[in-house]
Amino acid sequence: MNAAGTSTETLLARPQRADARRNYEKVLAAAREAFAEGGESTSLEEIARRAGVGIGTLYRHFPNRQALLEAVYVNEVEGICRSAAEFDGGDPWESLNGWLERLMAYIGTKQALAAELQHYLDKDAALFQDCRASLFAAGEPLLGRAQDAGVVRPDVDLSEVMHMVIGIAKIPATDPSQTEHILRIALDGLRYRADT
Amino acid sequence: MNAAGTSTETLLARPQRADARRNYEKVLAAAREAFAEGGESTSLEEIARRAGVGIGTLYRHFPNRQALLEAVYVNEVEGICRSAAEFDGGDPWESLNGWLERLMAYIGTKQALAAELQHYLDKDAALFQDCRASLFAAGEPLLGRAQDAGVVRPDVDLSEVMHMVIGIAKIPATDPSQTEHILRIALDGLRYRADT
DNA sequence: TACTATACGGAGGCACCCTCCGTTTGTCAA
DNA sequence: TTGACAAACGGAGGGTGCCTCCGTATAGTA
Repeated sequence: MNAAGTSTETLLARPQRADARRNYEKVLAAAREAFAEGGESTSLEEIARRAGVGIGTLYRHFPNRQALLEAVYVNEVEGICRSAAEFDGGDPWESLNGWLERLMAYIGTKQALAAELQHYLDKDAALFQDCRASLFAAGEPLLGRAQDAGVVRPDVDLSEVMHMVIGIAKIPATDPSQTEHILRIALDGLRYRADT
Repeated sequence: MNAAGTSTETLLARPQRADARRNYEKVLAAAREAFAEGGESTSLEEIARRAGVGIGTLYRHFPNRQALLEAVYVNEVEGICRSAAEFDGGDPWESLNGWLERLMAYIGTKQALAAELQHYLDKDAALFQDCRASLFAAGEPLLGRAQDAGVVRPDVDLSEVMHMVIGIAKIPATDPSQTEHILRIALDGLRYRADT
């Protein structure tokens, strides 16, 4: 997540003292684990308990629930960005499609991550900017290549594409194959067509 | 919305005594007003206060927050269904498009309504079934006509189309014109195309 | 009017978010 | 190694919100 030049370390500046740094990591790990298992609604008290720290300690490191969620999901976003590299060769349409499908599958089960991402795309806090920059650095080449090849309509930008995909990913999935079908339909709308 | 499992009339049956019926309406009106003004997060205590009833009274009529939200939004859904009638003539593609655009504009500012709708589309509680049936009765002719005319791909159903549109409507709108552009792209994916 | 089923209302239980502040501990200079 | 202190800890408790319980009030009826 260092597309903007400033390192993540600066933005997330760790606490100084050794025990503080240790506790920071423990809380983050417990949160990641708890959100994965029990859903994003796990209480902060529960997370503090899992981490073996007091609730006060949790709150010194993460001033509120939102901050903790964001810290957890910065990693996830990094994963999404990295996965773009796997699609940098081959057919432009298939590459873009592949990444977006991966993106959706990745998000699918994590409603909270999806909600965060939607905010990243517009909000302007420093951490958001950084995530946004990374996502764009990852996705823009794929989209640009597809547009240059003339297989994707030229009047869309990555922000729109990602909003669309994330919006679909957030559909409460009773049947994952249906959600995937909806994505295919929407992505079909991206294709360049000479007529009309 | 209990599992008593009887008819819809029973489920929507108003309280018997005059004061009860009066209070039911007062709470519903206060809730509608409060959700419209202050966002869907208004507390139930606040709504009871506005309605001039005790919190206990509110809870007898609406067993939980969700039930109150749903009761408020049944009206809104009816409005959406009615608007389908305006599009029953003319070009099939434009008709479907028009209704879906109307649907999205209608939902746009009401995130809570959108969330409810997404559930209506799948859940199977009696009231949901009812809303779902109304929405389908309204939208299915429009979609069917467009498919029969060969302008919409035959492998989509109304459930998918509505999930897609609502998913896009839920995108946090920093710029409404962008959201509308995204909708146009996605709807473009619905068009029938002979090639590939 | 008197009686009863129905409905009212708000105190209070519970869970959660977050703050405050007395206590503990890592760090570093002497 | 030790002493001093800034830094960090931790949990009691304040505030709020959802919802329940039950004593009180009242509409409807004979």
